[in-house]
Amino acid sequence: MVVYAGQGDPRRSIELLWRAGAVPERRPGPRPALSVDAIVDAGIAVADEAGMAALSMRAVGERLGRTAMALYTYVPGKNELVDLMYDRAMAELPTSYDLGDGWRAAATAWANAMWEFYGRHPWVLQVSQARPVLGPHEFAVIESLAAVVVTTGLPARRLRGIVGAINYFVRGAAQALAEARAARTATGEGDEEWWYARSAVLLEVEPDLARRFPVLHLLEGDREPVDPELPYLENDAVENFRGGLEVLLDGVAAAVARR
Amino acid sequence: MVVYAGQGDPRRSIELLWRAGAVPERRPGPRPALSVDAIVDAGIAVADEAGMAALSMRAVGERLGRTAMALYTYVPGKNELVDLMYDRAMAELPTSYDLGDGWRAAATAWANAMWEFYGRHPWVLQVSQARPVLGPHEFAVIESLAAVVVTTGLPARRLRGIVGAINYFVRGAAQALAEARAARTATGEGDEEWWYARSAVLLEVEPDLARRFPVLHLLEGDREPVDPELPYLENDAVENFRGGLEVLLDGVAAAVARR
DNA sequence: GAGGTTACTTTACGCTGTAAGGAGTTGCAA
DNA sequence: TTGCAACTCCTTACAGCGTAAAGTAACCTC
Repeated sequence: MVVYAGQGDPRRSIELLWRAGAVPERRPGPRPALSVDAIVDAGIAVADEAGMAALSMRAVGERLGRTAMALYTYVPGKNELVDLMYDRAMAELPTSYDLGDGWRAAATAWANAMWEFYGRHPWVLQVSQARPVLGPHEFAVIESLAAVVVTTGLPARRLRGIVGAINYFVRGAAQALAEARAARTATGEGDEEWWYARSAVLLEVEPDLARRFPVLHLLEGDREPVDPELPYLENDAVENFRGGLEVLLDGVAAAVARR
Repeated sequence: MVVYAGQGDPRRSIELLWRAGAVPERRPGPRPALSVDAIVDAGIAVADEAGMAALSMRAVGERLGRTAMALYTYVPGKNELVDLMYDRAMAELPTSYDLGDGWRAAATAWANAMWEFYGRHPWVLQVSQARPVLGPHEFAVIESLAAVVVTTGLPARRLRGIVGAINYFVRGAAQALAEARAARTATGEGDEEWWYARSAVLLEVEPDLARRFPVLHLLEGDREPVDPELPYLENDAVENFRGGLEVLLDGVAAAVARR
């Protein structure tokens, strides 16, 4: 299940996203016991602990000792809540990176920070990216990357492509890691058993796998664990992340050298 | 909403994925009027026409003149149906690319084919990628890319990163396009009005936007429409796709040159 | 023809997001 | 001080979801 965000009334959504923590002026009626912030925090807590599939208005309400409907006083609906959770989670990311060792080191630091962030909040990867970037922290995250790559001196057109490529790549690679971890915890089996079970069935159903997909078979070879502590699939994900990032940044370096 | 696939009984799922179109042996009981293939086709039709959110077992059943429960005779559940739809849709992609003009041209052709594919079936982008690759056509798609980049002669470790990076990037860029199109059709407004409405609210709520995010503001400049026929946001997505792909392939070229 | 197997239907359950309306609390104006 | 409007939060309700369970009718094999 992917949660499609950014659908509601845009004015209301944007105001909520950018006015977070604004002073609530005293108004008639009972004193509000909750707040948008508290609800967003509870939502993040639910998603962190039980995953995006477990995030329901009832679950969030229950965590706050309220009913689901109580949330609607603060938040227009679930889509908007997810938007707010998404943006708020990104608040924990750095807003700038040290450029002392050059753009490449800084870009790598950005990618690593994102990688670890997605590892802490894998539910973020289930918020559909097919939507506009709108929250302040989301802006800040992209700005922090843009501020790094702009020091290459490349023209704006190139830079937009580069920012997009790095962003998409890190997100995609992080999804592979999330899957590897989900496989481990969901099935209860150890990581390797799970993998072998899958591939065993695959080989049973299609014994000619290696012949049908020779290049993929070839690429399976030559593996060395990046970190022997990590289970097999996760090691894979880390290796692909690091390797892919190197290639990507090589491309940026090539563009810089050509300038 | 993102549909999380690949959760059910792995044996059953894999058999369905790889045994598609197998001869159904005659057995007691009424002659089956449906088939897995027919159900998957109906599912794809529903998703193509009305989007992933409209894909329900009842909707698919109705399209076939059956109830929702009739589908469960053929398919274990909705997750598995989505898996099958995902893999079947990919059957329409080429399984190999002409290497006559070198790996770079072929890799670009692969990316373009994927780009157009995602444009035809945007619901595919809502199938969570955080899951194992398992279907034959999904395999074939990755194999076709791997077969291209393997001709660079780079070692397997590098190649895995490259295949991942290209794949993630194209998918991410395609999501931006899907969002741009969804914005246009969902709101009913023309594309530009929609965009201006959003950014107007944004500027109203945060007038200092340009000062808070100076680099992003800077990057907004220097735009030339790739195709003046296309609406603003979609032009943007195309430009970022092409530009990002160039950078990525530059990185591959750099690795090749260094070899 | 009997019996077992299968395709498909109906019904039902628990879950979801959220609309509608009501109860009770509070600030402000008369 | 009283009334009213605004407000928070609750209960109830509804339509939709995936799918479990049980029933009916069609068909093959013996």
